[in-house]
Amino acid sequence: MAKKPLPSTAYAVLGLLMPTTPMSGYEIRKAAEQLRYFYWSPAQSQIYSELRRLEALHYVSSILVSQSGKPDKRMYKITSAGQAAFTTWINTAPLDPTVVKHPMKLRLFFGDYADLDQLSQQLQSFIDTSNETLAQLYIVREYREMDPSYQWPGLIAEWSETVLEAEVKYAKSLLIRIQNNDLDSFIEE
Amino acid sequence: MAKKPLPSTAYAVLGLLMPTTPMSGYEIRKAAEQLRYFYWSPAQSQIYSELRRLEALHYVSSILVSQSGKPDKRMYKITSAGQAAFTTWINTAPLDPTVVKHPMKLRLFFGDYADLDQLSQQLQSFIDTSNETLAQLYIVREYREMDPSYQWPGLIAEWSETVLEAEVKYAKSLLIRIQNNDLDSFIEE
DNA sequence: GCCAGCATGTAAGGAGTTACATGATTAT
DNA sequence: ATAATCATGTAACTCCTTACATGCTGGC
Repeated sequence: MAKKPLPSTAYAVLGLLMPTTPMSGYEIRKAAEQLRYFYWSPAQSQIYSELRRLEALHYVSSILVSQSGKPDKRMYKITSAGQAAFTTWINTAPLDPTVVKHPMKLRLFFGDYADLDQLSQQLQSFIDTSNETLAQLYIVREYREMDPSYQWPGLIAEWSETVLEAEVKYAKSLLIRIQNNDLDSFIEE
Repeated sequence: MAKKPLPSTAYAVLGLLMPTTPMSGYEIRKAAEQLRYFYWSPAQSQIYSELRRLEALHYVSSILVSQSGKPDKRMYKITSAGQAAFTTWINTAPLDPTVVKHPMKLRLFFGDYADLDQLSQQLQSFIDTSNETLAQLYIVREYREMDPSYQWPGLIAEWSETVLEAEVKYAKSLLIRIQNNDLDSFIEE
């Protein structure tokens, strides 16, 4: 019986520990936040439970560090079994399909039943938050230009930027079409 | 106490019933598959449980239809309370953030620990499946050119196409860069 | 003869979230 | 003062998936 594979989230956490520097759950949680641009960010409680599972599998080991005043801190470190497991995963695990949960598109899909003014407002706020995300991605990419260990993260930031820009561009043109009540203009092109 | 909002999935199912034509769980399930391009496709068992919840809320009603030989069939129909709830949702519910689970980007993020040949192969298969998805989207969009009730679905297909094309374009250029071992070329541009 | 499609439903469990609880330190 | 950051952990719950169970019809 082939043991069932761990969810990608477990490997994402394991991957963050690959540099072998011991990290606390709290630090890992913060590091995991940058995953949100392309792989959502797990909740704090899930980070802790993934760490416990990883430890049960001997992929990570932990030690308690006493701190004056503060509660004890548990520092996690990847084991050599963990490094091996991560390498096997990244090289050989089958690629799961990309999943997108795009609430704006879901609403537009049912646009027939919506108020066009409301839809316009929602599209506008979608564009605004996308632009904010873009601004954050620019920062990641600039980081990379200085720190060579940021090669790959910088690369995926660049990729996400390119795609998000296309997203915003389309959303803007759609917004104009909705406001002009001219939804089928693209047929005529 | 404000009753907590239903998950978007419930509204997605409700929305599919908005045309007031009664549908069986099976038909709804098939219809829900087209949501996968921008909102993943719920499992069959979840469709059925959402329908039961929607019925408990009186947003849909159902009748049993006997069929010779085959097991009974339950036909669902949206109620006026359901139509009102859907309209309120689409017009006023706050827009949840877009979530992307992109396994290819997750792997590239940890590219330092991967074999470049394996990564290339994975990128190639990512490009292949993306192209297959594109082909399916073209079909949806062509559908729309004939059926005016397909306006909005056609529009989001067009949007998804535009974005996926940008995705594939970037992936292809990245693949070439990886194969040439030339990852930081974009700095020099 | 077998598989795909039609058609529904349950059981078990995994994945993931929110909310709560605790408490020190540092910055505003 | 009070909010944010550091720091961990649990309980309760929802969402969602996989797997199983059943059985007919029509095509290859």
